[in-house]
Amino acid sequence: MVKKQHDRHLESIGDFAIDAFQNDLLYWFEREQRILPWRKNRDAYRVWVSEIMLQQTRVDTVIPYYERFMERFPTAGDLAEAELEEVYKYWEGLGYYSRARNLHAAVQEVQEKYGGDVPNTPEDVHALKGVGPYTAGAILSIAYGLPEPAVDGNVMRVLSRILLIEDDIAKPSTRKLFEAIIRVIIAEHNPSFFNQALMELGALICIPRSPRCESCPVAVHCRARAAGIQKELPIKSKAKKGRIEQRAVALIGRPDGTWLIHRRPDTGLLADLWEFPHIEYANEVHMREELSVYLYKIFGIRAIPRERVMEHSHIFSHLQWNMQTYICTYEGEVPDAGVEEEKQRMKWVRPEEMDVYPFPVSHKKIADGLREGFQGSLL
DNA sequence: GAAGCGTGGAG
DNA sequence: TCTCCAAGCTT
Repeated sequence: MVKKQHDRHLESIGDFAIDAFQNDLLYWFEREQRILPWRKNRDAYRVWVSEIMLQQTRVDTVIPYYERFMERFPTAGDLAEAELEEVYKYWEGLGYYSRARNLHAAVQEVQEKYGGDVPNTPEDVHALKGVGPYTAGAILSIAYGLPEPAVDGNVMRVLSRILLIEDDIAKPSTRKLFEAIIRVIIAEHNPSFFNQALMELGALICIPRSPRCESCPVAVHCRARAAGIQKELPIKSKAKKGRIEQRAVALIGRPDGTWLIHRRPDTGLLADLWEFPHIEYANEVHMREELSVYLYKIFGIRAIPRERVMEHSHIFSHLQWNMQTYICTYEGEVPDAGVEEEKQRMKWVRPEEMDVYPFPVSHKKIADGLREGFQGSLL
């Protein structure tokens, strides 16, 4: 059934001027492409790193991260030899941290299995951790010049308009339709520029709201433009709203000036990153008591939340944390109790030494507050 | 197929 | 303030 729908679209390409479209698009890209750090050369490792960083992340955000990352890890070998902890540190603030873990593991696989050379077949590239259909196509086309589709959000938006396709681009199956289309219309003599040009067009001209059709090099080929419905495309169903959690954060300081931080589990949200101990609570009335119980059960520390020093909220893509941060006091020595596995994940650190540990943004702000004594803070 | 997974910018 | 999002992948 899906195959049938794909065929319907592919037939409608019949009267599409593929050659002229390719020429207009490539000519524009050659003139107008932005100068970006990952376009200095076609080194497959450099392309790879850029594509991972650019997943769901804006170009302007990525640039400084990419520069720092490539300076520290210039080759796949350099990255493979590094500690994961340091890789996370270079990823700090960029989000989707599993990208860093997967990239690190995948580079090590490239070292062992391919002698340090990024593989150049669809099967081998796609098999690398963190490399999905889009990234595989991007590496193969941009680094190796192979005619593979690299369908991202830009490409789906641009093609939805140019070919007037009304399939829901939020559905996974729709990406496959666009891959099939790309295989038909891709410029075989320059797949690298063709794929990049479609994305560049989506980023600069064929933008989500108010597309700049006056400046579009392929407006003459655009069916949505001809029908006057370019602003209605692409069709994209809405994501459901995320939940809100109330969270209480504990700052526990020892007389030697160190504070307790805790490493998150190695799966799930913010995996492997460091943070201050915190809990989700349901009732404000029992919040401090619940935090105390948690601190004793997990870390074996009899601590009591005293002064609230910070209140802030953090919004994830699918979740929101409303956070209240408390300075805690505790009785006597830190006892040798608590959960053994968790104790391996705790550390006592001075505020000025915390920047060696990768923190998520929400807790980085608390660490900053600690360093500055919460002066002029958010309370 | 749907849900989980971050963050900062733009309109 | 709020919604949508930006060169997606994994489970």
